[in-house]
Amino acid sequence: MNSTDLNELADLLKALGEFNRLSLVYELCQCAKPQNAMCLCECCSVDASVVSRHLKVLTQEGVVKMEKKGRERIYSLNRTDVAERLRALADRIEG
Amino acid sequence: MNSTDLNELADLLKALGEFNRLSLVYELCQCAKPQNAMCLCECCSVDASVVSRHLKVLTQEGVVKMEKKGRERIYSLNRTDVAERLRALADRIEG
DNA sequence: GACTTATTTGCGCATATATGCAAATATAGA
DNA sequence: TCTATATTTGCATATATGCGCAAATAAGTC
Repeated sequence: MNSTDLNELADLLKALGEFNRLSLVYELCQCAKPQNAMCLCECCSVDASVVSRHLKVLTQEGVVKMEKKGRERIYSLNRTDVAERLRALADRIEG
Repeated sequence: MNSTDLNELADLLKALGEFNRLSLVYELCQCAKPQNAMCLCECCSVDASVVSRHLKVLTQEGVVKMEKKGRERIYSLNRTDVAERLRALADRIEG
């Protein structure tokens, strides 16, 4: 694995490795339907602006995808994609 | 999943989500035998003290285990343990 | 004991990151 | 157009983190 790939993987893990962001991911795990940011706000007790920024990080790292719907932004997990990347690391570590 | 478990998982991901620490993990992946810290130093171009601290973090998070051997510290991956934790997250995300 | 090697720890520093608040932007609806 | 709601952005701030260097500690060897 080259340095760039390693860096991207580290960025993914870093994105997931923050309590409130991981809380958002778990919240989205339990949602059958995509959720808007205000709804997601409720799972972590921080300002809406903070949630907005966390969701931006998760989007940039490909953890979630976002769709505009009127004045709302609807978020959902990139389930298989993230799961695959984590399993690839697990496989590598298990050797 | 309760708040404590979520916190522990976040800490694991945070430990893995730093470039030099992830480099150390990948280096250990490729080693059939456990390695001492000085040997691991070579894979990331930072001071020995920095590697020492990174290995301490990885040890605390259960990613690696350490054995004293004379004046050396021998490190090896907790392969199955880490792999299991990552797969559990992957499973949860995939839903 | 003196010396060498391996590792850790204290310290200072620079940068990154998480946060809240207020203001700005966007859009739906009256 | 005016208003309400959803979200983002600018700013300030506090804290965390990664780093190097030098000194301290630990343990093997002469």
